[in-house]
Amino acid sequence: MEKKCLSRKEREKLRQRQEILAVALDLFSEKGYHNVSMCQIAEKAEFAIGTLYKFFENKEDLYKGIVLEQSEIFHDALLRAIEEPNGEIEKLRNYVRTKGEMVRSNLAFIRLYLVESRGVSFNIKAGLDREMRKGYYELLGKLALVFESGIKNGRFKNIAGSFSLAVALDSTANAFLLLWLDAPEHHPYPENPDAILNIFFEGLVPR
Amino acid sequence: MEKKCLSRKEREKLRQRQEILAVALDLFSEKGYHNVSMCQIAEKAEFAIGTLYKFFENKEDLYKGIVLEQSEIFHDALLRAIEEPNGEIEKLRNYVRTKGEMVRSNLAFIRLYLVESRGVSFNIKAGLDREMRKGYYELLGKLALVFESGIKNGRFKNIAGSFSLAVALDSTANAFLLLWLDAPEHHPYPENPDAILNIFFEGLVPR
Amino acid sequence: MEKKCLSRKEREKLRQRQEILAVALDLFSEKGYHNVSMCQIAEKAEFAIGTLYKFFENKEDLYKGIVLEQSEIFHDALLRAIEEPNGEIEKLRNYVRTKGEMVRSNLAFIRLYLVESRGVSFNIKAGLDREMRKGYYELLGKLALVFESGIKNGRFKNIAGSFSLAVALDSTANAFLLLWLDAPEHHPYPENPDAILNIFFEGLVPR
Amino acid sequence: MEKKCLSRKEREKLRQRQEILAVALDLFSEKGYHNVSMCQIAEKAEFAIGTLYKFFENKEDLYKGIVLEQSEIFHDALLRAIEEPNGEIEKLRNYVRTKGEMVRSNLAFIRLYLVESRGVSFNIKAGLDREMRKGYYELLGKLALVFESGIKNGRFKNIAGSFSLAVALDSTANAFLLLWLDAPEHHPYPENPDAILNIFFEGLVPR
DNA sequence: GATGAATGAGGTTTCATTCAT
DNA sequence: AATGAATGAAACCTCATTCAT
Repeated sequence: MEKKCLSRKEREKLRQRQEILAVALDLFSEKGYHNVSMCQIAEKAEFAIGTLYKFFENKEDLYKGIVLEQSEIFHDALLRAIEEPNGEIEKLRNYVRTKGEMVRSNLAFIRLYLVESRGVSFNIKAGLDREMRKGYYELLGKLALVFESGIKNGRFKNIAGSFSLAVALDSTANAFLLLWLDAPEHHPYPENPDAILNIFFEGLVPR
Repeated sequence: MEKKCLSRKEREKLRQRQEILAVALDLFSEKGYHNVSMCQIAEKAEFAIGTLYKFFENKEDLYKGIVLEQSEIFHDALLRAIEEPNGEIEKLRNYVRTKGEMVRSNLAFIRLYLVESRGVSFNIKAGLDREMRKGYYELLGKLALVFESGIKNGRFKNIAGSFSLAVALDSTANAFLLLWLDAPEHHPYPENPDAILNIFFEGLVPR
Repeated sequence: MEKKCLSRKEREKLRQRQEILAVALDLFSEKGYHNVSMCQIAEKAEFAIGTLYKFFENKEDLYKGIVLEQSEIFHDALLRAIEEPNGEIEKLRNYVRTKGEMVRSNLAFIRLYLVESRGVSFNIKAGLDREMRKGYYELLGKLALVFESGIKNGRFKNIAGSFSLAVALDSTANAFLLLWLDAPEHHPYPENPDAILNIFFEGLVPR
Repeated sequence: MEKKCLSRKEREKLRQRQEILAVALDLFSEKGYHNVSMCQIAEKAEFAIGTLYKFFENKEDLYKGIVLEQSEIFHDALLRAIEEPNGEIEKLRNYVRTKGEMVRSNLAFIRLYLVESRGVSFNIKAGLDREMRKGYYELLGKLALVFESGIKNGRFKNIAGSFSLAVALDSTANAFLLLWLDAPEHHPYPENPDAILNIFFEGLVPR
């Protein structure tokens, strides 16, 4: 009779789990893994400390819970962004636009993502990195396919390997997002994705 | 009377400071800020723990010491890279090449740099970020000037703001470096900077 | 109207109480008081944790429940062992034999018994010790009576106080049981009680 | 120039270690391993909690430190007791007497010893038991040799295996000590070891 | 000046017990 | 009556920092 056929209790538990994850995401994102204590999370989530340990085996487990859940959401949104539209250019446009939207609507997570999606986290004893980056490479792969198909059907020139193009586009979008994160009023993330895409579409060097 | 006119004692102290910084860089880079204790640093540097506190007020100060010193070196090298050659294209080429060299010759630091140069560090209670990023923005500014002058003198097309171009180039170079760091044999950083530059020089969309 | 006249509910409750005690005995004996949690007991007994607290005020109470119940069984068996047969020697023989049987058939409890029957338990905040040891001293007293009667009717020589003789016999039997517990194949508990009794019956020093 | 050629510092450290061990022995003996916190030990020893961890890796290590050190003292004293005198009977007499003295002069430890020398400790994750019991079995072995030599030269009758005799004597002495521990005024440990030895020397059964 | 022993606040985690359902 | 989710006190242990030598 319910949407997901979960008992009231199960739904309640899930809600609590989400509540903890949300609070922890906020705190981790603001202060970093090592500067947030389980006590602080418990307090802010208005649970007893012991209750946290009913949901997550330990602090690391809680952290992984956040990062994996959120990055899945993040990656999925981007994957859909390049699947839905027809036309390679429109796919890329959608990718850049969606990335901006995701970041803007999920500021807290994006900071963790940037730490974890690169090889620069020492917070967690490995394993997380691998799992998370696997998803990231998959995404890059899919993005590369867009370039590849664009090259094949003549819409794009073959100026570099498709994977390199994917890396260049993604990292450039990230860089603009970082600028925006740093000083939103000074470096607005372009509403119009073309501002970024044009850098790649038009050649710098005149011919 | 200035640069080299330090008493023997002063020179000795400076040498010791460098020794500590070097050891700490190694450890921080390998394990991360929170997983390295002052004791470990003291031990590996063969100083007494108290001695560390003669050179640095506290652990955070030591960390900042490393990051600021190293990022200055890093930025200076890149600044020189775009000052020395004549011709905008050669400057960009030199920038990308130098960045690759710096990373390859200073792997330990680069991991810290990547953490700190972005808004994603929680290791340190702010302040460091600002100081470090100031240098980074200066560098981006100088790089933008190269694009600007290139546009002015007709070598480049005005496809985007010069600062945006600087951001795009730098972040793309970084992204390739990250790939290389992650799996050197699978993603070699291009020996030839043109592999990266071409992405920007040649337009993706044929005309 | 007394012994067996319990309502179905009362009988059911008693059965549940026994079930809990049995499970707890197993766990305590295997891991020790402090390494067993109430949760583990509840889980293994297939009761809710709250139900345990319906039967026993707290963990300590549950532990006492086990020890008192089991040691009563233990003592009763030994008391019967020296009451049933005729003849002092046969009583002693039966005592040693029964002790061995009890231990072998109730390994789980014996470990707890050894802890608690001596002054060496810190598991429980006193009180248990007293109650348990009262039964032990009663047993020793009864055993002493066997020696006393044997001495009176000339079957035994008066080589030591009857209580001392009881202590010596009992502790020696215990010691052999401990050896057997430690390494059953290396130190088998003598099938024939005379192996132990002879030590006392025959004098070491020839005359 | 000093007795043991230890620097002042080393002597000081050793003294502190002993101080901690002594305090911990007292507490463990009174309340048991699990009912004593490192904080309590630190407080009673008048050290900071951190200092304890300079001397002992963890709580278990501290506990083992006590038990192993003390049981060595204990076993050594008993070994000397059966080595020094001439004549098997005198050796046994000395063994029983020394055991009484050791217990009386070291009440705190004896409670731990009784727990640990038997298979009944769950306090510590094994290993301790083994190491400690090894010493105990060695002692029993030496005691057995006394019986053996006594049997060989005709001083003792061959009424049981020498190891069994050792076990019987030792456990009987222990039992009397336990009685005394329990109620010193009611069960005085015999000043004269013969009170115990006679039980074995003279046969119970007249001939 | 250099040392490193001592400190103790603060971290993570467990678990006996309660009480609303 | 039975349940088991929630509690939070208290355990162990680490490590940045100080200060007497």
